[in-house]
Amino acid sequence: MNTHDLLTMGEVTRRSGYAASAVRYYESQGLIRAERSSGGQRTFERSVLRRLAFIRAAANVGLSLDEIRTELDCLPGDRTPTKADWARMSKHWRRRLEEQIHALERLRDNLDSCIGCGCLSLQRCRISNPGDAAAAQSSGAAYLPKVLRRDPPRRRA
Amino acid sequence: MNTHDLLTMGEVTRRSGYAASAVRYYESQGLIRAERSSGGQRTFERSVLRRLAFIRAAANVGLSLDEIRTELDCLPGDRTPTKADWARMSKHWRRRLEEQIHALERLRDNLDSCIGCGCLSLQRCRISNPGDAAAAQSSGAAYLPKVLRRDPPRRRA
DNA sequence: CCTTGATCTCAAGTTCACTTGAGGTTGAAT
DNA sequence: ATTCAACCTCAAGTGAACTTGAGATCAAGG
Repeated sequence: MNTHDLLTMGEVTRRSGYAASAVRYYESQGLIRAERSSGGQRTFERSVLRRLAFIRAAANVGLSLDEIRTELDCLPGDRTPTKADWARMSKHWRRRLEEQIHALERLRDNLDSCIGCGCLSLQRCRISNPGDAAAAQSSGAAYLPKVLRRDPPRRRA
Repeated sequence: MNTHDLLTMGEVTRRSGYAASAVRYYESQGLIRAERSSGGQRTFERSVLRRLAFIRAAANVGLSLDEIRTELDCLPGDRTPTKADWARMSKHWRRRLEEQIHALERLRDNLDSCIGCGCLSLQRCRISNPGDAAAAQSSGAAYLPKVLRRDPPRRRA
């Protein structure tokens, strides 16, 4: 359909599953790069598909575009990433995934014990009650692992 | 500090860790209830702390306020929840958590095999590439479990 | 009574991650 | 040469989940 191996917007949207607007947005945010044809239309290197796929996977595990950019910045961007490039990144990922998994498991187990033991009073339950019984403490101690914690005392837009 | 066991806004914010604005917002959204004093200030039943704690925990595992409301609607709201109430809810939760955990594990394992096998070409990798090699297919098959999938072909605000 | 800190309401602003729309160009096929 | 889908840009809108700010009121101690 196309000459050498530059992709058109249409091809990218079809093969990545992303909407054109999203692809443009990612370009504007510096997550992917695009050349331009004589007439000003975008042309993409094939590697952009890899990047988009990565973006989706990363977004799916909860990374923000900002974090994703950081990760992607470690990749060459033009040059095809080497094994070492990916390996380095995957280390980050694995850690992130592991943390998230463990956090969820802890949550699940605590939930079980909450119901199972019959205490069921979330007043004493560590999952959900950062401050009731321990109200006097500084800020409601952080019971949840930080990967899962979303703004215990304050912070976050 | 207070009479019987009605809580003031200040006590709720201190003990829940939530900002007053958030507490008001949750009330406006029907996630929690508040009585009013003669002068129009909010008074909360103690059970609101439980609810807020639950809201935090649920939000932490990725539920939207809408979903959380649905869950909370199963609880009495005024009456102290019974063991059965909690047990019913925890079933939902457990499923949700399990799904999320499994999804992450699959992702992690796929990532490993990507790097491990040396193929490292995300062109063939199922985690990240929903459509490259399989471009001809309908919409880029859904490789990720749906709990983790965020809008493969289209959709979503 | 007065002051001071805690609350109140209501409208508007914020961030993230995109989408939508208007109005205009490109480029491949006929 | 014409046509028409595919692109383009840029500004504005969306939804979720809150926060901020202004201006006013409440409640409790001195």
